[in-house]
Amino acid sequence: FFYGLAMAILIFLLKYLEYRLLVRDLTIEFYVGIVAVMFTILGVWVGVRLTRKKVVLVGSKFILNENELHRLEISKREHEVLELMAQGFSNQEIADKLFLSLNTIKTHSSNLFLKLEVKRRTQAVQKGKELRLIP
Amino acid sequence: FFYGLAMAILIFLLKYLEYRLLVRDLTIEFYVGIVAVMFTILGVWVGVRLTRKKVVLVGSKFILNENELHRLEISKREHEVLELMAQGFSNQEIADKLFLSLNTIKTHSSNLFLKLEVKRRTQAVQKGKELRLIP
DNA sequence: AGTAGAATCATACTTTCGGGTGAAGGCTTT
DNA sequence: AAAGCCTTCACCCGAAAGTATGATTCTACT
Repeated sequence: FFYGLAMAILIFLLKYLEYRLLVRDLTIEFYVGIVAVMFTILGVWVGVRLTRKKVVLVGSKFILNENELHRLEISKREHEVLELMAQGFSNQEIADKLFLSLNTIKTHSSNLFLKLEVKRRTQAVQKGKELRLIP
Repeated sequence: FFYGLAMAILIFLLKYLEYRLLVRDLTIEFYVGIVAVMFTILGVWVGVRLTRKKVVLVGSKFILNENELHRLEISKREHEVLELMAQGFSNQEIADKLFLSLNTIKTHSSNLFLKLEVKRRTQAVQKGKELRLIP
């Protein structure tokens, strides 16, 4: 779409310059210089583009992996609890934050551990990050 | 050093081509084409180079922050325990791995929590990562 | 209307964590 | 030799975490 348009403009420019060259409006040196600059810019753009995917990962805003979330059948609440866990909160603190009973949090976390196939909250946090369920 | 050499070769090539052009060995189209290709390559190289620092951070090998380690007065053993903690091991498992008693691990982790100013292992792991004490 | 799943909470029990204290051996520094 | 730090370990105790089981309520879907 967009690339096609850009390409068209580029080619048009080149042809236009070629015409001016033939009509002797332009010196060869100037023509070649412009071509060099244009293609250098093109090259830079391509080069940046080539490595951009990796760069995006650096400034990384977190992208939730909903597939895994569904595959493991993790519910909203469980996910929420996992997030707070990852922030280092105790079950009691999580209960307070979510206005729930401590027992409820225990239930949620137990289910979470089953689904994530882990034994401890530290492992849950680890696995959660690996699977991109949490930032 | 190296760049200078590369630049010299490039300029020589250009001048050589220009000469062949003047001697009518080469058509204009061919000359311009080669220039375009060369500068595209140059551009790609520059583009990749521009973003390379960030890219290196992606394949990021972990660099331990020894300053913080010293500033917080964290000992080797404590650091070692922190690493295993971050991998989700229980105190008992850490004890087994290091051929130490459970009590020893408890002592180390307690001291660690004091030095890191945290209350729980999850927070210790968090802070450890923030301060780049662990990968 | 009925079923399934989720979310909620409870009780009871076990295991793990974490704090506090003390102490012994080893190593370095003064 | 003494002082200081690290490492190791022990015992005790309370708190937090985790397991198991069961019950209730709410919602969504058929």
